[in-house]
Amino acid sequence: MTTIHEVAEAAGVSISTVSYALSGKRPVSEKTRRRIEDAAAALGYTPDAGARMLAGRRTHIFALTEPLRTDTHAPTHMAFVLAASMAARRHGYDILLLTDEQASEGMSRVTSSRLVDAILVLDVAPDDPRAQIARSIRIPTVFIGIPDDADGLTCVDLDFEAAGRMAVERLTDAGHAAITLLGQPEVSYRTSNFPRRLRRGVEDSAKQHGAALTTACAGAVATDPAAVRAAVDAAVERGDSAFIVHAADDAHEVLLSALSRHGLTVGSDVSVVSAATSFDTRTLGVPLDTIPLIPAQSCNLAVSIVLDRLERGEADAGIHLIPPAYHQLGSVRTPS
Amino acid sequence: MTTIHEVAEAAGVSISTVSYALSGKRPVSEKTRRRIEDAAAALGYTPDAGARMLAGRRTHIFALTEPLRTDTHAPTHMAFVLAASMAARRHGYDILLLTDEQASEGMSRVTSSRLVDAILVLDVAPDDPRAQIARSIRIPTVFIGIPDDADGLTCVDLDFEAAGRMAVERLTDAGHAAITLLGQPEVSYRTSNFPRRLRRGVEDSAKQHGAALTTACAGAVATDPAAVRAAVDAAVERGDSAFIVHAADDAHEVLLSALSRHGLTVGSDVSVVSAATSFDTRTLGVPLDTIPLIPAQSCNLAVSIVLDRLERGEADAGIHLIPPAYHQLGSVRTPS
DNA sequence: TTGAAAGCGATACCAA
DNA sequence: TTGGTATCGCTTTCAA
Repeated sequence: MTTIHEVAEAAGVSISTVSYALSGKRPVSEKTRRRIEDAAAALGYTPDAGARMLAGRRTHIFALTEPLRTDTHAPTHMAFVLAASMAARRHGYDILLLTDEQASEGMSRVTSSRLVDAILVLDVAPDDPRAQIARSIRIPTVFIGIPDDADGLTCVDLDFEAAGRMAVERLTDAGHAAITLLGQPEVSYRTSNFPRRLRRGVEDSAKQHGAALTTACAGAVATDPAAVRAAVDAAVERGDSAFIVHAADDAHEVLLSALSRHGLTVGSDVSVVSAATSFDTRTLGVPLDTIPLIPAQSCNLAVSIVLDRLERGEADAGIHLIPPAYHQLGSVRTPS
Repeated sequence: MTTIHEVAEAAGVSISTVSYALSGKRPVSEKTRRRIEDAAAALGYTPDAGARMLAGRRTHIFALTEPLRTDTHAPTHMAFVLAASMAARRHGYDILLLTDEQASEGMSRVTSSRLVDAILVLDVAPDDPRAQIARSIRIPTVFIGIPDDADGLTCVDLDFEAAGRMAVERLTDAGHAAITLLGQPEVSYRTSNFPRRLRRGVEDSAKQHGAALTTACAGAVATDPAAVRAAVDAAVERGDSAFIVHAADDAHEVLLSALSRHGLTVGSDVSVVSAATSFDTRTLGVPLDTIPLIPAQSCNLAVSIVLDRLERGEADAGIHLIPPAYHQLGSVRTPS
């Protein structure tokens, strides 16, 4: 263990100069800084985390709370964890995991023990108990997702409603008048918030554009191929010419194979838009137009809000919606 | 922020007595301990994490490294993260995440900054670069999984080879002489270690028991329904009467539907064993006999090894294999 | 059974 | 531009 004293001695300066040189919080002459940096590198100096936490005002750790419910879509969740971790590391922060029960109890614990500088909240439920805790805590807390009661909270999320509207508009603009929304498994509309927001956007826009809309779920508790096929059969029966998919990747597969079984070609006979997609639709048999859900976007924004708050004291409770983007890959055409 | 001084004052004792009373590291008279505990509770005292890290020898944090490769099976991985987190919390430890690049660089960083007391390694690859780093580090490190070169490392894992043998034995004991192993996607046999170990056990035991064995993969890079169906078709063609499945849950679904399409009933016409399964096969149409992979088992063992090392200084490099268990659910019968 | 006090290794204030 | 040093809140000897 190399300490700051050893670096100071090796560089022939005081420990305070070493601290300032390495943190950059005070101007240090070019040549002494070089000497200090060289000494630190030579000795393999890494500041002691505990000492930094105690002396400074920063622990350089963010908590990340994730309830890990059984109905959580694991791949998407993993992508968010990774994105959050990378966003944090980019600014010198580590991620402390708070899972499960600890998600709530842990938020209080890491706050009062001053273990973390801020909290990021993942996998937000409509009636999320963490909302209440966040309000009672004095360290910056950012929700990646939006609970029903977001009063006084700072939230970041894709604008799912706008994404829903955007999907409908692209389809109606192309001339489609009868659309099926192939949505999440039913349970998600109770345990999560974003599926409802997307559906609301779709419904509003369909009404506004005078399009006939039918909504169907990809299953009761998880993607159920039979449910997807049934939805497709019914849609074909009705003569719907367009689909908006807001579901896991396997639902997309099933949809595409069901359509081809009906002899329908995506991009000519029927149009398909995948909304709030967190995987690459080019891995599917047919590339689908996409309104992507980009974990890195939400996580970067969340981290930068936290840093603003931490470093510039800017308190900005409120909801930050990320405008959706549209990726055109040829799956939407004017119906013949 | 309540400090230990305030608790001491409220209880009318010195801070050292408070420290000892709460940590239990020194006997404290019953009545003073009560007074101290009451005072601490009344004031909502939580020790400062930074101060504890600096003064003590423990940070009460474990690092958990997870590369989060794109071919990682997300649900299983999530289960391991959750299990590790719970095992750690049970002993008062938090989990610090090291993802991706940081998985390697981070191991050194958190060690030299004394941020964590030990490291748990998840998602171990055959040629895992973290093996080398673990050897150069002086804090306890436990691999949950086994790299090719495990020299000098401490590893914990299900005994996949024994699981493979066990699956074969159950089937040959029931009188099956022609078995198909429906394995992981091909890529997993390169990026992971455990699929090979299971396959080896299956092959050895099949040879030993004189059973004809055919191995097939569930897809090239991920579960591919077509690949699974093709494997089933070929197996039926050959007249195989038994299947060992070591694959994701969706591969099981496809297998079952393919079998029923052939008019075969599991548990009478054909036998199926699911090996190293990390989900509940009772959620399938047909409950399958299972040799379960239980994340909590591996993680609890890993944590207890770490604690032994930390608290009793017991250094026990070596591989700890967890013996497999067999759950009988009626999917294996003597062929008619 | 309890207390006093010496660190732990940084940060950041006050001087020079 | 630099240095000295109080301070952070706890753990843990050493004494009593």
